[in-house]
Amino acid sequence: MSGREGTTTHASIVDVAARAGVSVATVSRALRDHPHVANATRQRVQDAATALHYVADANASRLASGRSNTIGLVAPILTSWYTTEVIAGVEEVLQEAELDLLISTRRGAPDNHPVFGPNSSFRQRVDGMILVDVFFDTERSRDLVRTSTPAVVLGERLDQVASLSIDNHLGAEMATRHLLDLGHRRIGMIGGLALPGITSNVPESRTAGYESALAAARIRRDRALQVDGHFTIEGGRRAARQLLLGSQPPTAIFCMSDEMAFGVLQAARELGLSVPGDLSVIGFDDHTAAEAFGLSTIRQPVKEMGRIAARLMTDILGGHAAEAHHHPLGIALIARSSTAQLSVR
Amino acid sequence: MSGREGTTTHASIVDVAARAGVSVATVSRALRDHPHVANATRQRVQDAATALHYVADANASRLASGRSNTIGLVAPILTSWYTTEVIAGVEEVLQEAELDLLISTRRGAPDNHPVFGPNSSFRQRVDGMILVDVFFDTERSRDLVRTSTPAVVLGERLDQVASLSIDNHLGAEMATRHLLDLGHRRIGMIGGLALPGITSNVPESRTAGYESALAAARIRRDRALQVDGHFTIEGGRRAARQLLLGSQPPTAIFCMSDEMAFGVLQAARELGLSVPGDLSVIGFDDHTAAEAFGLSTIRQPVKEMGRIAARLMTDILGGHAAEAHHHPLGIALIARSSTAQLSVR
DNA sequence: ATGAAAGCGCTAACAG
DNA sequence: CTGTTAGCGCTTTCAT
Repeated sequence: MSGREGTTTHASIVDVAARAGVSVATVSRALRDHPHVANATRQRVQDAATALHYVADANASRLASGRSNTIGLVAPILTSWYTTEVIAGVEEVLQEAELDLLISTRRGAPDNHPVFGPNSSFRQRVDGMILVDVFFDTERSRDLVRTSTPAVVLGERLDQVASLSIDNHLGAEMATRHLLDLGHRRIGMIGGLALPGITSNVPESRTAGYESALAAARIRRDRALQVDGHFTIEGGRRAARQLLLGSQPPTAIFCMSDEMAFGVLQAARELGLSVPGDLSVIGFDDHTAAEAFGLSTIRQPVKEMGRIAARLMTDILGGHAAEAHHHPLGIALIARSSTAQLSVR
Repeated sequence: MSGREGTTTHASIVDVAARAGVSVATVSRALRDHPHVANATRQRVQDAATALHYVADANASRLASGRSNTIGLVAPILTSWYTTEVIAGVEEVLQEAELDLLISTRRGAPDNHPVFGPNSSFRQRVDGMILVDVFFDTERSRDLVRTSTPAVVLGERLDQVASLSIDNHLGAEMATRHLLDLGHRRIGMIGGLALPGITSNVPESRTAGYESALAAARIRRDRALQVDGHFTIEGGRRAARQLLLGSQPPTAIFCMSDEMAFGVLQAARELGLSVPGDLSVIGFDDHTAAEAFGLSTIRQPVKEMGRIAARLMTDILGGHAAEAHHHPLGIALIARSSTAQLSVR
């Protein structure tokens, strides 16, 4: 047998109707606070529902009404601090709006992406979707607009769709300039271009920002100084070792995420280098633990970004502002103890 | 207007049936690999479905079949490293099993918990649920068994339900004993008993383990040495300050999570104390960043726990082993550079 | 092997 | 203000 015995049959709308002595239509209306229901009736229905522990079946409602009261979120990685924080922000406002959250990670190739395709099982289950760091070329973003499912895009600037993002180019530039201002000339960069199956414009923009700061300081780009850290601590550690054990090691490193910077800190310790004495390190995010470890970084309001994205979503769903605008968010350089003036030896 | 125009009508099962020249019943069967469908027919149906980008509507299927192919996960906090890691493990196997994941955080009081109540909107949407660190008294766990929805409990030992957990008592004992072995006698503990609205037996078991190690060493318990750190970095920092600025500061601190230990490390730095010179610190989890910062800790296989929980779930759903067993998991003491012999001054 | 038809539990016109 | 009546899109007997 199937391991699922003891099925308790749940009360359905007919049971409530019977108990309250009204029709199912009235039950449906009363429970969803429709106007045109007598207070006495509403009360009677609610009592009956409570007594029966009745809760409308979400699937049936969805089928009948076309609304699922759940919004979907798609992100490339679920375990990064960044994604987690975004989700927390989203959850916060969705909870208040009584909406459920269905989370999906991007599986496989961009082509069978849950978001695309005129019909995807993911899409048909949600009233709207929040796309975190999912890359869009213009063609795809057009698809997105054509789609019937409202979307808000986080982490990318799109003008035909509601979107919000920070200026990644600027952030990387600020970080790099900070290092330059401290006298560093040989500055490494640890990025994350090769996450398998994932494309995002974040690494590209940040690389461009880093390079543009160097160019402004008339420093020639050195490809050997740019290493992939896969956006993980361990990846950052490995990348740092590669950089620091090279023939001309950098005196400072810019990391595209604080997690990678943590790995750099570890590598430095392992190699007996002091930070910031021998090596300056700056990250990106302002991870919850960054302060604890004195990591200089570019702060972005990650949780707040989640909140805003969710609010944009509820607004769209509520028929307010179908604003397909881009919402820019501010960032700030937070200088802590991991970066310091280049020591002349 | 409502912000949702351009609704593209999706192909439905009738469209596919029409295009393939068969009945909807046949389409349904063919697409779900039922036996008793001629190969030629199946092929024709599949081609039609592909051409139309057809995907069965999940809500309609659920309504008709009673199965949703999604499993729910409930956890008190979504943003802790621990929860994130569990989710990653769960996702990994669910993805392979083609099951969706619906995540819910525990809202409000235990009474209107998504998991309980004979009927909850959460429960009716999932085929099974994985409960992470949700506290159960015997009465509630009986409710859980009575329920028609299969459940697996992670983080607690329950014998009537499939469950898996580490031995929290032992872990805390190991950590404390490690500190005792290093000569420490005044050992602080930073726990997390007061998370609002959340109960879990984890803090209790770990407190008991800590106390039992002290008792074995004939050290009297000192309530002033036990402070709440809310399982966050900042909470750990505050708790540490309270402990270290007190009249008789400890020489070592056991934290119930690595994140709180990170906060302790920060506090120590701020107060000019060296670790492990002036203060030994040990955490719990083996957080991804623990190694990077040389934090001694009790390692538990968090992601693996997620995987196992999910596998247990798929097994139950598949009718294999409705094993209401408890699955114990191993832990290990990882001594790094944050703990050292008590220095006699 | 395939089709016809009866729902799954609810919502949404449309009457009254 | 409330009841009647169609479906929503799919699965599943029961026939054939």
